[in-house]
Order: sequence, then C-alpha cells, then structure tokens
Amino acid sequence: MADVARAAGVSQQTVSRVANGLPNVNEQTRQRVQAAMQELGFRPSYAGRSLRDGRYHSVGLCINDVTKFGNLSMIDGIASAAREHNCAITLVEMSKTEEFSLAEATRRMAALPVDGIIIGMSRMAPDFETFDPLPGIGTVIVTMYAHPRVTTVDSDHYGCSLLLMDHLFKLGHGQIRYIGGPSFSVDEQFRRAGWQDALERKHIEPAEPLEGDWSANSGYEAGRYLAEHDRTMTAIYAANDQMANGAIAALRDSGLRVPEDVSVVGVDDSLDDFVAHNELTTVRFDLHQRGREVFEHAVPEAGTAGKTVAIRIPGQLIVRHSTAAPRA
Amino acid sequence: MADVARAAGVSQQTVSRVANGLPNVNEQTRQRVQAAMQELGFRPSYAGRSLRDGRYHSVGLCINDVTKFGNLSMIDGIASAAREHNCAITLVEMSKTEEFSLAEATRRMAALPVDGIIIGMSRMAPDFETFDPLPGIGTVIVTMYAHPRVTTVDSDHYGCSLLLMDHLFKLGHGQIRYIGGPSFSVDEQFRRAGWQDALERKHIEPAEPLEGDWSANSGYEAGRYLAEHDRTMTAIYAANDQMANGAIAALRDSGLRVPEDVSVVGVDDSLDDFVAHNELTTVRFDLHQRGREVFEHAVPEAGTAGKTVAIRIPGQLIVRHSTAAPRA
DNA sequence: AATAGGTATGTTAACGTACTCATAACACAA
DNA sequence: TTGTGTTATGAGTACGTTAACATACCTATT
Repeated sequence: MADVARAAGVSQQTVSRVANGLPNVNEQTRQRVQAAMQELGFRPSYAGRSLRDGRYHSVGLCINDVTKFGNLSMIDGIASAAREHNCAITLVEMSKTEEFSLAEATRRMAALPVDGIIIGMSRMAPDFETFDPLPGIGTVIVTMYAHPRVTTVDSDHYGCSLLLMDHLFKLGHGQIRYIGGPSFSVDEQFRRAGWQDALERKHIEPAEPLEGDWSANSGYEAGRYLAEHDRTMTAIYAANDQMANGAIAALRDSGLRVPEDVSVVGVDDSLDDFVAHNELTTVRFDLHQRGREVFEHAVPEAGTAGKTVAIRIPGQLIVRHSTAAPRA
Repeated sequence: MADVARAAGVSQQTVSRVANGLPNVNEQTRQRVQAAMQELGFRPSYAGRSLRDGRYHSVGLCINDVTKFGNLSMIDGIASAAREHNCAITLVEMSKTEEFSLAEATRRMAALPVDGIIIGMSRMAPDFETFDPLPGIGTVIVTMYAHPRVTTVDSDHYGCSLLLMDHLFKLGHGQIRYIGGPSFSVDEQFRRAGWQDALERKHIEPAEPLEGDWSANSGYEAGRYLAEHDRTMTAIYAANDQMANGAIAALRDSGLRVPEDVSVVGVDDSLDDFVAHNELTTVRFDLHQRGREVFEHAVPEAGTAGKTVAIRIPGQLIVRHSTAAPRA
C-alpha cells in the first residue's frame, strides 16, 4: 500500500480511501491511484484488515466426515446463509479416527480466522457436559442435546419420528418395527426415542429395534430379517431413506408388497437423485433454515447476541406411496 | 498479549515464547505465564500472526453448488489433503444463479485468508481463454480443460469412457447407446467425447446420444425411450451411476433383463449407500488423490512451485454384474 | 582471572490497514 | 473582511505477533 502511495504520489490514507471506494477523493487522484494499483498488482491484505477491524468475515465449521448426508447438508445450509452475509466458511474436518472432543475442536477453530464457531456433534462428545465455550466468540453446537451454556441448533430428529408414527397410526397401524442407525449417532438416539415414545403413548410395547449403519445394504439385511421373523408386521420405520430403500428391496425379495402388505417410511428425503420414481414416504428437513439459524447464532449481529437457546427445526412430512392402511 | 505479559511480570516476547512452546524459558516463568494466560483467557490472534509471517494456513475453494456429487467429492478430497498439511479450507459457494467467471471467483477468493486458490469449473467459464491468474498466489482450476497459464487438475473424465467402452467391446458389444448429463457440464463433454471417440476408433457410427440431468429420473426416461425405440440395443453407457440406475429400472419396467438383454454401465461408484446389492459396473475415481494433487499445486511447498501443468487422474474400472456378453 | 559458551529474558522493528484528527484550500454568506 | 461550512488530503496511531538482535547472568574451560 505504501508502494502504491509512493507511485501515485499520494499518502497511504488516500490509497486506502480509493481501495474502499470512500467519498471525498478527487476524481483525478482516484484514477492516478487506481492506475498505480493496477501497475503494481496491489491487493489489500486480509491480515492487515482483520487486525485493524477485528473481523474475519468467515465462520468456522468443524465436522468429522464430510461425506455423511447430515454433514453435507450442514455445509450446504450454512454456505448459503454465509453467502447472504457475505461470509466465507472456514472448514476443518476432524480426523475420522482421532478422538473427538468439544474442547479440542474449539481449540482448533479458535486458532483460525473465524467470527464464530460451529461444531457438528454427530456423536456424543466425552466432554459435552463439562464443556465451556470460549468467551468472546460465538459458539453453536449442531446437535439435538441441549446445553446450559451453549446454543444448540438442529433439525428435530425426535419430532420427525412423531410425524411419521402419527401418519402410520392414522392409517391404522399398531406395532411398528424400527430399523435404526448406529447407536452412537445422536440423530439415531433421538429418532429412536421418538419412535419408542410414540408407541408407548399408545400403550404398545415397542418391539425389539434393529440396528443398521445408515446404508441401503444394512437396511436390506434388517428388512430380510423382519420379513422372515415377524409374520404380523405391517409397517417399518427406517431411520433414514437409504435404509428404507434397502428394506423395501428386501421385502419385495421376500415376496411382500409395499405398501399393500407392509408400509415403509424413512427420513431425510434423500433418494430423489439416486432412485427413479421415488415413492418413499419420508420427512424432509429445511436444511437452509437450519443453516441460517446456526449461522446467525454463531455470528450474532449487533443486538442479537445473548442468551443460550436450544432450537429445534421441525421437519415436514412428505407422503408418497410407500404407506397404506394395513391388511384387514 | 501485552496484558498477559504485564500480569505475569515478563516481556511480551516471553509470552510469545511460551505460547509457541519455544525452548529457553525457565520452568517457573513458563508456569507463571501459562497461569496468566488461563486467567485472562488469552488466545493468540490469527490476524496478528498472519500479518507477521504472511501465511494463512488455509486454502480457498470456490465452487458453485455444494450438493452436486462432483463438488461434494471435491470438498472431501481436498479436506483430507488439507488436514495432512494442517490447513483449513476457506469455502465460498458462488450463487447458483449469478454468472460465473474465473476473474470474479479469483477476485473474491483473493480477499480471503488463503495461501492458494482452487476453483471448481464444472461448466465452461466465459473468460477461460483470457483468464490470467493473480501473480503471487497459487491457483488451480479443477476441470478437464487445459490452460496455458494455470495448472488444471481433474479426474480423467475422458479416460473413464475409454475404460468402460473397452470393457463392453471385449464382451462383444458393438454400438453402445449413450445417456449423458446436461451438455453445459464439462464432465459431460469429456465423458461423451470419450464414448464417441471409442466408437469411431472401431469405425462404428455413434448413435444419437441422449441428454439427461444426472438424476435417476432422467436416466429412467432415457432408458424408457431407448427400450421402445431401439430394438437392436445391447448396451447403454450412462454418464453417471444415478442415471444408470434409473435406466436399469426403465429397462426392467420395459421387460428387458439386465445384463442378459442389455448391459448397463455408469460412472462415479456413488450408489453403495443408496441402493442395496449394487450390481452396477462403473468407474471409481480416487477423489482423495485428486484432492491431494489439487491442494499441493495450489499451495506449493518450497521447491514445488513452478510451471503450469495439466493433471488427469485415471479412474478404476469396477466390474460388477450389470454387464455381460450380448445375446447371440 | 580471563575467556568462551550457554541460558533466560528484554528491546526493537516490521508486517498492512483504516480510524481519528489535523490541515489546507476554497466557496459562499454575513 | 470575517466567519462558516465543505472538500481533499495527510499525519499519527493502534490493532497482535514474532524474528533478530541485545543484554545479563551463570558455568565451565583455559
């Protein structure tokens, strides 16, 4: 910047004014400075600016595995919210093997150019209870668990189960079999709790839940098992669409029709790109809204700052043709 | 930092030494400083550090739509390469609507804390030919097109077609129908060129290619059309697995067996999570290797810097059970 | 006793920016 | 003429860090 100033025969301050498009610069001077900038290939220094005004215009996002559907949708939602605020995302992917703790994640993120910290907690962190956010920087954890000192935001992974169960109950189903994700997953824990509570509210003893790994193949195996072992089954709730899709394939391979013999529902509404004529009844989450909530609590504009809240964004039931009334 | 120094009764420099774990600090002093840091909640300033040593430890990534398979895999691959170098990713998602130009993308990225710039060019930019990278910062474009002044890296979207066509030729197929992605897509352009060249090398006039939008539904429609209009067809090459999956469903709905009546191949190896018993013959790309190449050319370590290259990373043929010899 | 080599610590400077305040020139009204 | 306001520009400063150099002291060797 000093070089540009010298080349244009003005002060550094005038260069700054031109660079930022501020008023009160003579038109001739402006052109002279711009020519000098061009000449010297001047680019304002991000570090200098940030040091000066204390903002980075970027929000930190720490997740463990980019490719999981939940995390991908997180990036997408936050990216669009960030763009609306003219912000970038500073992404750190934690090693998949390494032990994940909130303290460690926070420590890593705090060393980066971020105005706020977002941590995706897809499995319970060992230090969740005791965790204290760093003072002076907005912190949001994306998870269903509430925390007394940190704002948490998530899609409502409990409520989605209630929506689906209610839909199945209204069709006339009683017992509903459950195919869950891996038990360490927070999403799984809440989706499953919703299933269980919904049944218990109707005084139905929940039948043994099955555990998959979110993949279609694991859903297939579970579906196969149920088709062979549960003759009275009329409905399956798979905790995501991928497993639901696998379960449907298994039922059909076992000679059962969907939905005439067995109804199947999933969660996420993630099949459209992969499966033709997607007929699965599911719950769709508004991931952009979640992204916006997460972003705005992590980087509070003047005034928004403040107390710890726990935000749960409801999903929307999408009824297609994988559900019907049970056989008489 | 000055506050910490005052509280601990030492100089700023000593605080710096403690913060960075440098030697030559008395054990007692170290503890005193650390106590003061704890007390005051000291965190080193990213801006100060960057200003001092001119590095950001982050690489910029500019893409248009996070959710597309190609872009997601880009994030994943680069994230793992970045982590190996103890780097973060500064992600900017360009508006999906806004006109995309390399100059604009570069301008945006250059204003961020990045040691290198990576631009995903999934469709041809209007200024590709005339584009000049900013001097002083490593720039890589992820695309199949080569550029005289910029390093470009991509999975080999041309070669994958040759692999698949060769596989089908060896099984005894002649004419092979093509279901492509949208024609503005760079990946599509090269996959299609590979299909066409492979046929022409065998002196087979390529039959009219069909255009989809990468989704399973578009593959279904194309498959349906082919089943009805091409009685002699023995093989379909769909430019991604999702469309291939749709095409297979269409063929079966039309009473054709896969692979007995028609062989089908795709690209990406992306179905595993979504489809049980995935039987599709396809090409898998090593996205982590691509990520590593991209990263290392964007942020050249001392010595690696230099000339413009064009790197094409070959895919690997995965033969499953959607392909067989044609009917006699 | 003088010198050399190590260890612990402090001082200075520079990285690039933009705010605040000061100054200068000029126009216009009283 | 004097005062008042506007516009264009410059000077000074502070943001937080760390390399390089300087100093002080202590120990071991000659």
